[in-house]
Amino acid sequence: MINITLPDGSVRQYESGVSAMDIALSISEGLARNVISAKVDGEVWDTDRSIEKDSAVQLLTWRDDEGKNTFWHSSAHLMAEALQSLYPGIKFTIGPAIERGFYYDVDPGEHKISSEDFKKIEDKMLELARQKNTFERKEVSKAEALAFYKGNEYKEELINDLEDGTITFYTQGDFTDLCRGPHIPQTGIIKAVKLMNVAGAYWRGDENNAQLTRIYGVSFPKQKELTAYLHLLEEAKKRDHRKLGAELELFMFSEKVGAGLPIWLPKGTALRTRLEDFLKNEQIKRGYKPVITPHIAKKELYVTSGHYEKYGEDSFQPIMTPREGEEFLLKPMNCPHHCEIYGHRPRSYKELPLRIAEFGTVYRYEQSGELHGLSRVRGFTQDDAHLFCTPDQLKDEFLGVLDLTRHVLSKMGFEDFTAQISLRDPNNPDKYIGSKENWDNAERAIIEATEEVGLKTTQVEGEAAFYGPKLDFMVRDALGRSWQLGTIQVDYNLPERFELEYIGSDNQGHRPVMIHRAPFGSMERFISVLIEHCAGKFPLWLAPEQFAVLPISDRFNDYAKTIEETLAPFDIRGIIDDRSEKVNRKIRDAEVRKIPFMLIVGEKEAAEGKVSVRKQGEGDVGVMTIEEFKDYFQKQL
RNA sequence: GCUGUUGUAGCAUAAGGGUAUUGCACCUGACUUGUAAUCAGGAGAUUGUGGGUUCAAAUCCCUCCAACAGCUCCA
Repeated sequence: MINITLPDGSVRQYESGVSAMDIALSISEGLARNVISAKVDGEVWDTDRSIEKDSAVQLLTWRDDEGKNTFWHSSAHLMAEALQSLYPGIKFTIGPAIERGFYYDVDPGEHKISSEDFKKIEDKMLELARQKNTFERKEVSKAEALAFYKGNEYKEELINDLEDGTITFYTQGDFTDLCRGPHIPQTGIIKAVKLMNVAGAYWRGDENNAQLTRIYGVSFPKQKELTAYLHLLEEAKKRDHRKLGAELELFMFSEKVGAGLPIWLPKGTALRTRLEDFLKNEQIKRGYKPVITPHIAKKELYVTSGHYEKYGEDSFQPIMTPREGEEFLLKPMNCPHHCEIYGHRPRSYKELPLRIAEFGTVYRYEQSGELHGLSRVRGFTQDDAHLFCTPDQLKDEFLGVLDLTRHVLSKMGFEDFTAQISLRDPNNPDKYIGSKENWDNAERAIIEATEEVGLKTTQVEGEAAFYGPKLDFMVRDALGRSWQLGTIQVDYNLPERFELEYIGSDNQGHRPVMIHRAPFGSMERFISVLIEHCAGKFPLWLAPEQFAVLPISDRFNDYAKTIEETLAPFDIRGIIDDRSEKVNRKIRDAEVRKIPFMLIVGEKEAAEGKVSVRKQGEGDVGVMTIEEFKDYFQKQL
């Protein structure tokens, strides 16, 4: 008998050789139906694999990420099986599960696979799934494996990189694949499949290699889940900030101005300015000092900072002065300028922490294929600040930034956030600048600070920059998608390079620690997420146009004007739709433009000094005086 | 940057060798309107750019630019 420890800590005894499926069956039939794979001592296994010794076992279902992973990986095999029967001679390479579904890279030979073939492939997959084939695991020798894949240079290459004795094949139905596993109990649990798109991909991601056809798909254990997923995609498409940005006239791009250089239109500027002012005020309350620095700087600045050496070639190239031939660079970041501000006179420890803030516009040469709406651009404005402090102050500064970021994001309607903490790679200590003590201190400060404020975090070793550990905020939007926004980074490098110092109470010079931080990340990226999060229906305080006065006929245009003038001093902004149109029409247009309040005015309202209020998306909320509307409005801010 | 797809009026679309369709938006006129699109008329396009093939190119070929989907990259 062996002891099996379950996740709840309970220990059960089973015969040696028991499988995860046996364990599931011993618990409940429902669980057995839903189990996909199992984690055995930290490793994900097939459900029919024999467990020979005392182990910790976690049964994985569709609810677990690892369960989904197994499910999708098996789906990739199922797709391959379908492809094999539809396209004889097709060569398979790799077919992993991804965040949302799976793909398989194939060399289709003389066949051509396009999205028009999806239906056919999906049908075949479902047909094969209904056969409820099991996945048979088989250990093979390297020689056998190579013999099996004779003529498939991709698999041969993969096999040659593997160690003899560790190679396994999996077979379901007529399809056998080189695979580490694990797999689902049988294909029948795949109830719904949808191929998403085809794309070219190079063998091993190298453009010098052969181009393969990559087919992306998703699959689900229930048809209903597929339907829900497709709805989500549709909703995401509707909310696409590129589409809404154009429709709501927030921003534009111009081929003449250049790719990746967003142009903010009046309404987008109104929105963005509100956001910036809000954050600026919060920062001033928290002791930040706003500064303004130029958009270009001499190349030497970036030679000092080290950025030129690291990124110079991949940046916009220098701008030259006509006479002297001096070289200037468009600034790719604000920190070197802020280091100059810190260093322009001697600093006392009494001045620290010094928090220098700037909405600094920076320019980076992003690869053309990487540009995407507002989320990936070549010119953008960071809500940047650099905090210079003593090592002892690091944790308090972190707490302050965490508090600010959470405050700011929740004001925007983002309530669900987590953070990723990037730490050193313990196996590679030489990669990093700064003393071990400083790193230990900084990493501890980040971890403790996040624990103190109760922020959910994941820690990833080896993801830290060479100059310091960092924390990245992830927010979950209304559609459940995660976005990386703000960031906090500790930097030991720049203070060193700029030889920054402060005089301590011991009258000695000391090196300050620098923290880069940006709660939004960049205005562009943040606003792209915000647009999609709220589907263009911005929180009232941010809406570029908060109300539209809709006169019933042009006899009431003058009255409409007095409404606008009455509200303006209270910082309630809006427009008057004085076109010679029917109210129905004006309402529709205001609804489509997502204007939060419609104030309909006609004979009665004009006579009584009132407005008939309609709320966007909700409808009529009643008649009130202008004064009452003002209060009603302000209550909703 | 690489691979593929696409580029027709402000937006969305039709025409796949014979100088361009329709709807919305826009302008003009009529209507003076009560909670999601009033009616009629008008104007707007050297079909992304430059070149080539052809008697003739939105349409076929090439260059460049841009967008989209992947890949690669990201201070």
